[in-house]
Amino acid sequence: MLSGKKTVEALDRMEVMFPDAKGELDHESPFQYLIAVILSAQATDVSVNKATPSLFSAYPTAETLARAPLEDVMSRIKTIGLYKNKAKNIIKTAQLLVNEYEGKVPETIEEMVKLPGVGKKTANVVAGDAFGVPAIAVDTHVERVAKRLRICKQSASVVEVEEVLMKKIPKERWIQAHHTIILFGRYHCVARKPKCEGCPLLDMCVEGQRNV
DNA sequence: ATCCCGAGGG
DNA sequence: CCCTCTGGAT
Repeated sequence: MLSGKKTVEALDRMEVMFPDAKGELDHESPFQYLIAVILSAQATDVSVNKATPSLFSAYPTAETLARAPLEDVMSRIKTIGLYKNKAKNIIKTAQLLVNEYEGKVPETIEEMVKLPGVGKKTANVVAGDAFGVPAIAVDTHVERVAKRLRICKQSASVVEVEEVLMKKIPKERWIQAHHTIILFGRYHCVARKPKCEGCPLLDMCVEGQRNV
């Protein structure tokens, strides 16, 4: 297993490759960011950014989305995938925000997880980016990279991956580390044909040395 | 463990 | 054609 020190070293090298990693979902408010992150489940950010201009021009706030017809919302996000569940969830979430939180996004992970369509990963992302709450959201990229680098066990659940990363990475780096690892996974350590040849992390990666 | 579910890449 | 994409609810 990769030690805490080595994990930080790996993170340092990723940051050299992706110096200003940040979220790539288009939005103009915490509310819109929350909706965009909900929509991004099992979808690329590119496909989400393609649909949200239409969605947010019609329904820019929680108050407007709370009153939106289901069919219309579905048609605007249909290209994203999983659109039936997502349409229902974002309308219900908007209604809950209006009824329980004065139309604003709650700032704690515990409150956000109560919203339909919002799990731990989504809550962590929004809390970190919108409100600066330290968190490491474990998505498909973070899980894949952590396991390839042997930062955690291959059998680790997403919750266990999160726990290990929080233990091995200093808290003040959690939010940035999340984005850095995402981009490293999305553009370099990709799922299908990872660019192991010439990878700056090759010397500390069992999986990579196996591939070269 | 299974389902949801369209678009893009290889 | 098959795999993957910033998962969540049942």
